[in-house]
Amino acid sequence: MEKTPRLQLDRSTWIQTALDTLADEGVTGVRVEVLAKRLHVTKGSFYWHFKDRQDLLSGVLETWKDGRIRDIIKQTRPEAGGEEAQIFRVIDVYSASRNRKGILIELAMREWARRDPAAAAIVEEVDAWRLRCARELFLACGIPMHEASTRSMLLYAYVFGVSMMNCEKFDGDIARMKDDIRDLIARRPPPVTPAAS
Amino acid sequence: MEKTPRLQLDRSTWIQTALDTLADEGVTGVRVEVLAKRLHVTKGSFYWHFKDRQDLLSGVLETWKDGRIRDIIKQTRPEAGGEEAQIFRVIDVYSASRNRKGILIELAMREWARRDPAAAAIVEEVDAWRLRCARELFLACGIPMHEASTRSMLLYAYVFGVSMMNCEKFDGDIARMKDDIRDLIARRPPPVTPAAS
DNA sequence: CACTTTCCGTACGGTAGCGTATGGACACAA
DNA sequence: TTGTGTCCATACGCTACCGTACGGAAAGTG
Repeated sequence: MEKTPRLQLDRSTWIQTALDTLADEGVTGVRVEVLAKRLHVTKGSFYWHFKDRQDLLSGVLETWKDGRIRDIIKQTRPEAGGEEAQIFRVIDVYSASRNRKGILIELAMREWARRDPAAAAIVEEVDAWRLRCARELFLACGIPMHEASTRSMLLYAYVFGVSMMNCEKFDGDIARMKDDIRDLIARRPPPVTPAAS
Repeated sequence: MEKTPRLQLDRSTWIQTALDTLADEGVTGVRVEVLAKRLHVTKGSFYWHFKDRQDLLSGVLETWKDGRIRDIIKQTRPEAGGEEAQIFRVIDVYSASRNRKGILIELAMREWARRDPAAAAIVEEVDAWRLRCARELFLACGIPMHEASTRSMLLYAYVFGVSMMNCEKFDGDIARMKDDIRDLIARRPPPVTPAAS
């Protein structure tokens, strides 16, 4: 568990440990003395680097926000012709097998946001970025504006929703179902959808 | 807040209060002394009706499970010709405006399930019922088996996912987008999607 | 009227967590 | 050597919980 018998701690180390704990236990599990034990130090260290617990939590929010926005921008950076593959990748990033910890943090953030306005504002901001960036991809695929918005929302609602279901234990070929859903969300409808609404 | 200056409490009253608190605060907020204060009694009452906190939580799980299974069965009871309307209704049950508390409990249950195997088992069971019942509706609409399974999963993943996003503050006509998504999930595809994968 | 059962209040010990106060170790500078 | 600043340990008071022990009121029962 202990990564390095570090001799000096800084804010970012505490914040990273807080994020790990957040994934496992939720916000209410992010306790000063618990993190201290995890880092093999005492509270004395914590209250040197942070004013109080809220100060840490604010840092966690900012760190998470910056990382997520950077990620979505990178993932949706224009790559002529590769838009559909990029959409697939955006979906894939939220597959439990690929990014378990990221998903757990995501869910914990939203649980947090339900009870804390500051967290809610951060999550909203991240969601807005993601929806905009995903919409750009759909637009680049030639999908009209309104449908691009709709598909972006369906995309994120789906990936968040499926991360809350223990699908792996249901009957049926889950993998194939997920592939079908992915295609349904990401692919241009083969028949038509002409210009008129 | 106090509904009735009740003179006698029973298990179901405690469980109901626990569910209310669960919606607002999550599992970790379901505390014996907090519920007691909410019911204007002391812990003495609680420990008369329940062995310990875990006993209450087990009761909450069972109560929730029974209610959800009864609901989904009622909502999907065969009504010849009304299948599509029933699917719409299943989606509508999870619209935040109609059933805010139910959604909050749903999210809290899944947060709980992530950290407690007993809760996870209950949620899985409820999900399995819902997926089966929804699939029956799709089948009754004439949709083939595999696609019916896929759409059921997309349906629930979507409603759970969208309940985690504060959509109301994004740009665009959210109501119309939701209607479009609903139609995309629930309606028989007008063209076909005939081509092999 | 006694006697019992049901239901709840009170009081207690124990743990976990927050935030503060204070001192000590260590590096570095003058 | 003697400060001076950085980073952490220790010890403390405080609150919120859990679960237990026990006592007491109120209602039913004979």
